[in-house]
Amino acid sequence: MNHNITDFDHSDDSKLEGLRMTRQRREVYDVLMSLRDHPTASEVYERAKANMPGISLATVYNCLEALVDHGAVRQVHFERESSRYCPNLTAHGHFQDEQSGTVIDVPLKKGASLGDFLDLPAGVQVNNIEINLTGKISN
Amino acid sequence: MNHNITDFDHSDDSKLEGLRMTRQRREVYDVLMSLRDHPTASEVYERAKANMPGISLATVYNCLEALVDHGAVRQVHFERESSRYCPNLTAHGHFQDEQSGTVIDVPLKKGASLGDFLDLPAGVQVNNIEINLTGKISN
DNA sequence: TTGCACATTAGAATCATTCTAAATTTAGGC
DNA sequence: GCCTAAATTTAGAATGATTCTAATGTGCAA
Ligand SMILES: [Mn+2]
Ligand SMILES: [Mn+2]
Ligand SMILES: [Zn+2]
Ligand SMILES: [Zn+2]
Repeated sequence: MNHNITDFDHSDDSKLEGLRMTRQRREVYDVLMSLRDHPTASEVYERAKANMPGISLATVYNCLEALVDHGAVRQVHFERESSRYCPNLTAHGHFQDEQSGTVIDVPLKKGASLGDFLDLPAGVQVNNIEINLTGKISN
Repeated sequence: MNHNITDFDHSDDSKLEGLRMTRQRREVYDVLMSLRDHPTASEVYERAKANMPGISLATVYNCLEALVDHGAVRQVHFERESSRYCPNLTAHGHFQDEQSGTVIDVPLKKGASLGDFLDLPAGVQVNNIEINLTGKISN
């Protein structure tokens, strides 16, 4: 089959089931899936306009919110910078390079779970996790 | 000696050495140390005014920035809410209750370190970490 | 004590995001 | 296919946390 990471099936829409599909939501989701570099809403807007010139920034915000609330996409927050959007639903954190602002995924080690490194108080139900690192890249 | 957590020495200023001390910075730092509930800048402002009526919100922002840049205090960010401020310099994450907005410290398990649960790419130098959880508290 | 680099202040500016209200579109039932 | 109700899209205004500006005040090293 010769699979590799670039073979990712962009048309696997299982995560969109139950979400009313509109041309705009499809376009916003496709933008996120095709270049997975954690764009801001404005960057998504710029990319979406290439295929759909009439789309508005307000709609991009609305679509992103719908996708996030549906669980198809995750928001990433560094300090109080613009929110960024990530379609990777596996357990992972993020690293932002201080020079360039670039954000990359940092996978959770296989088998690692929250309780292994955090002393969670009894009786808490965790619904969302953000693990965000910032720093420099050597080279 | 009969020590417990409430005996914390609020006058240990070792973390402030090298920072030019002003009445306002002292007051802002004291506000954070005396009630460690992760207040926002506006909440710090309200509390600081009790002891120092003339202090301005701009100054509170300036003092908080100076303390953060000096490493005496940490910023905590949930989504795009107002930044919150934490004087606990031990390794820990934060949990925010979705109902009340309350933020509590979540200690890192003793001996746990980043590399134990994250697959960090080679050559990254991590300067800052935020581990932020949101959810509900049972009872 | 003095000088001056740095800090404080009020108010304006910024800007990512949310809100508003009117026009349009979706999806289901016929 | 057509109709309807509910949801979505849109342009533009509003919001609000934070940063900036420029005038005034102060910590502190010499
Ligand atoms: Mn939401
Ligand atoms: Mn800073
Ligand atoms: Zn990601
Ligand atoms: Zn804390």
